[in-house]
Amino acid sequence: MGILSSYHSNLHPLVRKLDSIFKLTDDEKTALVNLPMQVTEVRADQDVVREGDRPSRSFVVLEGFCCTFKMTGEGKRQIMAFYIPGDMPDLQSLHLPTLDHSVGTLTPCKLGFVQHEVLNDLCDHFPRIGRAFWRETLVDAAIFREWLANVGQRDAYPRIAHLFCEMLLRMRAVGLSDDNSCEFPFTQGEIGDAMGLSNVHVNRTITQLRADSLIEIRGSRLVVPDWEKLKAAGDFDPAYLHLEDARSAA
Amino acid sequence: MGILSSYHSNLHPLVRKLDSIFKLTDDEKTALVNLPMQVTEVRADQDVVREGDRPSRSFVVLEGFCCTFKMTGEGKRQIMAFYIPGDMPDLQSLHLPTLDHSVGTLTPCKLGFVQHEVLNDLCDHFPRIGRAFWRETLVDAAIFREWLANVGQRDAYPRIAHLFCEMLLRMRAVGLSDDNSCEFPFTQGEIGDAMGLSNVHVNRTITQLRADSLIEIRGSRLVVPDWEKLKAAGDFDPAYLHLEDARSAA
DNA sequence: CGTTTGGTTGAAATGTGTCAAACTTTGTGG
DNA sequence: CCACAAAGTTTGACACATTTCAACCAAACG
Repeated sequence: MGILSSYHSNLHPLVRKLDSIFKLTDDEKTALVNLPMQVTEVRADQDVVREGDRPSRSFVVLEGFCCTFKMTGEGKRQIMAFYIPGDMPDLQSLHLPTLDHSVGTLTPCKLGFVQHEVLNDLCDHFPRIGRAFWRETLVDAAIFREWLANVGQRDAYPRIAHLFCEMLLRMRAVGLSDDNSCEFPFTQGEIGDAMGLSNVHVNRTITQLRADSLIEIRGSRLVVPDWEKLKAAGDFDPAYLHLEDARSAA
Repeated sequence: MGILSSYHSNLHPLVRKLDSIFKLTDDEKTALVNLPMQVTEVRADQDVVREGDRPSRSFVVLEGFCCTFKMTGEGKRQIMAFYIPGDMPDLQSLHLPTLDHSVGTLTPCKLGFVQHEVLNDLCDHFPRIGRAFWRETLVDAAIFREWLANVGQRDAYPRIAHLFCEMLLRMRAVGLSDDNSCEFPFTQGEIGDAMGLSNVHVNRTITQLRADSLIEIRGSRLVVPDWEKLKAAGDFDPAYLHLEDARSAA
């Protein structure tokens, strides 16, 4: 442990996130903690940025849950990803100026906005942080691939089980889970928009998952009483999250 | 035009690709053309790398068509992306050591393998090339997002129309299309595995698209007699390919 | 407490999958 | 260059996972 106490890395989701990938030096931590960041509170169900925007900054989710989505010409919504504290949903806009999707809040959120030029300077001065940012976008892409396989090939039951598996592991990876439970504040309609299913069928399927004792929903909390059973039901292999790779990479 | 003639950039798909994003300097072109690359011919339907591999090099598609795919526990195949000359299907392995998907050839291919350390040196010495590589992986991710929306929300008819639109534009972007036609060597089974549909239903849908004069298939060539009609049928907005962004970025 | 939002359930409609067979094209070796 | 095999395409009949529509219920909330 360096001169910066664990207090800081607990406080700052970005430090916590990157530190979980490789051991940050004190210089790197200082740079991250002192990053000029405009912190904003946003209500639930608000658009943060929209398809077609050309933002001059990206943001970190400090608290709460966001999603990226697109609307089709038919007016249907596809949620492409759920984002949790420590994630940067539009980091890509650093190199792809025009956004090809919208980002919205699903719960009340605290967001930290950072100017692109500040991020670019950070990448130049701290190449390992630059590579870590690149890596973040690569893990995002890996998750998109897995969702594509999930939506394209799996029936509703394993598809939704798979989502529960992913969310629990990702929450755990940033220290936001109990051993077998985590916050899960999404509505069944939102799950449906993410998984390519109607809210009605999501309901029937979750009812079945509950009846089979694979999950419990307590308020907005997901409880997984038997991880191995849920994992099997969801045909889930966590490799695509690259959590194991994390420490060996850098 | 610099000291290197257009002959070289036509010869080398990687130069052609990056040069289409931003004007390469002569130094950058020289570095790319002289990249130590092991060129290999591979037959159709061969695995190039497999899920779980930890490759020490990435490869460029020089000729032919590849795809990335995953197999589910049920033995179903999801094709996540089609790759055309100039693409680097496993560039991500530079920073995500363990592959979370396989890459296979769909036609006979000529592939150029480059050691990761060589690529890292290239990125260090030519930061613009480094950013261009990052950008490539971001466009890949953007395509995954669009496919997710396509598979998750659109019926078979617009879904397949959308795929035809994408392939024609991507082929055109690297100079591999006639004005309204391009090579399209995929079988209906492969299209089905990519779009989350059975080969039978792909067949019925393509039959319909042909009957509606939206496309023609001549051997392994796709012909699009009326681009606007196909685009409308596929609910297609090319923004996610970031072709317009290309020249303004860099 | 009434209002809103989200969850639950049933019945009917439908897009897509499965199975099976025939047909067509492509590639190949004699 | 033909003949055959292999691979891919096409078509029909039937099954079924999921959607849609509609109503009702439960919980959250100001």
